[in-house]
Amino acid sequence: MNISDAATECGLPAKTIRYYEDIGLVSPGRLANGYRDYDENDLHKLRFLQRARGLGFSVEDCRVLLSLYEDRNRASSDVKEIAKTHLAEIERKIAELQSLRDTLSDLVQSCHGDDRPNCPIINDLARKA
Amino acid sequence: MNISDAATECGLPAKTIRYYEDIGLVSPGRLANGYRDYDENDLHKLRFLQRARGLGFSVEDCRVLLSLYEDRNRASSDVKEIAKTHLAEIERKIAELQSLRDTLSDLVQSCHGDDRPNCPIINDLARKA
DNA sequence: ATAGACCTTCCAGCAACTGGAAGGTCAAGA
DNA sequence: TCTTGACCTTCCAGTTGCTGGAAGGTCTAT
Repeated sequence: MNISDAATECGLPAKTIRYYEDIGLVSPGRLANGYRDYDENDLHKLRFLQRARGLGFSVEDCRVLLSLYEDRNRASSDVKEIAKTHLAEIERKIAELQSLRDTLSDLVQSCHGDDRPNCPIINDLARKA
Repeated sequence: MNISDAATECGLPAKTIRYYEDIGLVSPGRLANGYRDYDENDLHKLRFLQRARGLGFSVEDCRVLLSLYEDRNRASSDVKEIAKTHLAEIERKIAELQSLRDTLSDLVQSCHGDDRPNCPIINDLARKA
């Protein structure tokens, strides 16, 4: 299967699939004319990557997860550990964004938003730390 | 005031302050020896940037906000518009992360995390889309 | 034969810094 | 006076995860 069909199959752009090959994630065979040729195993891995990236795992996490995916002797605790770390990071980001949102929301509400210069948002940004 | 003192004052690394000068945000005077020399106005702007970046505004947003900060004839509606757009983006990100968190949290909880290979997380990642 | 749709590689750029190298400057102490 | 160490300067490269584009080869259909 050529790259554009593989792209359609796994839901990743062809560019991204080539990139994943560059960094050693999924290396398909090649036809005599030099075209990439994806088999079912390659497609499985690409779909795996698509899903894992969609869940926000870093590419390096994906590399490890992919190797665990292929390791029939894996310990599920290794997988869980990665997922837990990622989950904690997501929760940290959520908390950070919520805090930003609260502050910003207050500022936005306090600003008249008219054609006059007085602006609590600017005032806040300009305040001394 | 030299760059490391300015860095201490505004809470930004010296590297970042130089970067902000590179991209035309805050350009201090120079001493005879070529050293940067920050005055109060420069420090105000650096603090403004520190705070605005801390609230998650992009550097390009900061550029506009900084020009509004310096514009005594600004309309507060211009500021509010930028802040509202940013707020909406933050809310979008929060929702996205919360959705990821929910999915990941379910997966993590469903995984035994022992030394056996069976793993609902891997299974989910490997599932057909 | 030629058009159009594929495919290939390689290079550059995005955001917002950050690290490091190579070298100049300055203040304090022996 | 010399030297040490802590500053400062510029410039280049790397980070993350792609994405766009150029230049050129290949394939299929008309």
